[in-house]
Amino acid sequence: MPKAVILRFESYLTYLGQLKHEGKKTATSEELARLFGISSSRVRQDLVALGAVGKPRSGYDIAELEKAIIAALDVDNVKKIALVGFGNLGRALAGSEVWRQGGFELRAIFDKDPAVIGTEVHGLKVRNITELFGVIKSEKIEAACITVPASAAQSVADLLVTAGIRGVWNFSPFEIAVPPDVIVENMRLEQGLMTLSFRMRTIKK
Amino acid sequence: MPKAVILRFESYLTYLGQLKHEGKKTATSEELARLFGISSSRVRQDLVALGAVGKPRSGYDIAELEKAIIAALDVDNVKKIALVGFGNLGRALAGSEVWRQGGFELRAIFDKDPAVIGTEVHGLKVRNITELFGVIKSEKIEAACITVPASAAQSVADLLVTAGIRGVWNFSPFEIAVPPDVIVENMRLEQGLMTLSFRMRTIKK
DNA sequence: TAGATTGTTAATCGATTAACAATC
DNA sequence: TAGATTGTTAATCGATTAACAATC
Repeated sequence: MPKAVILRFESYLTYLGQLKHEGKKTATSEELARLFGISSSRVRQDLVALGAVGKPRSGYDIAELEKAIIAALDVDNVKKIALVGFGNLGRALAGSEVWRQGGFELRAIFDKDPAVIGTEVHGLKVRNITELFGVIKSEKIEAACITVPASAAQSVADLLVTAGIRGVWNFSPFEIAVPPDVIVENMRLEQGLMTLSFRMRTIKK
Repeated sequence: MPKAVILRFESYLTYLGQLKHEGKKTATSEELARLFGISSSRVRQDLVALGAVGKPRSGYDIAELEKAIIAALDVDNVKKIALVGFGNLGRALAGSEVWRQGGFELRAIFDKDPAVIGTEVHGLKVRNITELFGVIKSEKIEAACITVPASAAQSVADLLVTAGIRGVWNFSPFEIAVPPDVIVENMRLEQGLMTLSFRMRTIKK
């Protein structure tokens, strides 16, 4: 499945949630297409790839569509994740709903700063990073979120890989190197702002 | 300029920063290509579009390349931005370096919660959202970052548009509607996690 | 000089749109 | 029934790779 299609699935999901909230039960390919600036045939092709079936005249059942997308992205299969780095960003993420929305359950938090070790969030105690290897192993944690400074990102990644992690959600502005069977998904906040910067310039002209 | 090219420029920038940090002065198209999993000819075409000139045998000058990318993205033209929503995420962003890295300067913070209004961060006082319109106008702020709950996102966006904002960096999981001349750049944290979820499933199989 | 790497054009590949018969 | 919308195939478009002469 191409990356672009996956991103569209995720966008459909956001918008379908809004339509459902407004009380709608069905949506047509044309409605979805208009919002995302693509053709309705592209939307229908995406939905066919998903195994979704629509009805001429009424369109697609919103609840069914949501379920199909969630299943395709494996979001309904809750995976265990650890958070490494309890700075401002780590703290904000720890207390958020994002884990569940993305198909994960936050099971451990690590930091090296004695000042924050022991802090409790949502029933989880921040642990010393020296415990990382053991906890990942014993709790069978499969993924990790990195919110440490760029200078520490690679060493944290190395440690996580040694502990057997299969997926990394990386917030540090550093291109970490991992073995080919480990997946890295970069979340580059500054890149989002740069894109806004570029797009604001082009519209001005 | 296609969106995909812009995203690659941003990725090149991250990696070039690392190479510079390692003491390297030049980079070849082959080096950049390997890291991002694309062909070296694609990299060279990107760099030509940027106006960069390389030298056979040695490659491209890293410092020059960085400068060219920063100029192309308009990051060197610092724009004023406001932050709306001083919850966990807003607080984390407010204190971060991300604004400068992305070509913006944080000039105002708003929230509606009396408990946080008046809090000071980096010399900026959190203001009551009722002051938003006036401050945006008088300070000539061009962009805004939305970190309020999904339920409040649209009304905040409407207010910002009325005040004359041209660009929105939206962290709320809501597809906000704006006039065609206003740019919305969505930063969907949960979408990054969903992509990780999907990619972890495919590698397992 | 020799050879690695650029800049550029042509070939390939994949993704998107257009079109339309089928159907609820 | 009539007509809007689906599912699907063919046509188009754009992006990526391959190839190679030019050159430092």
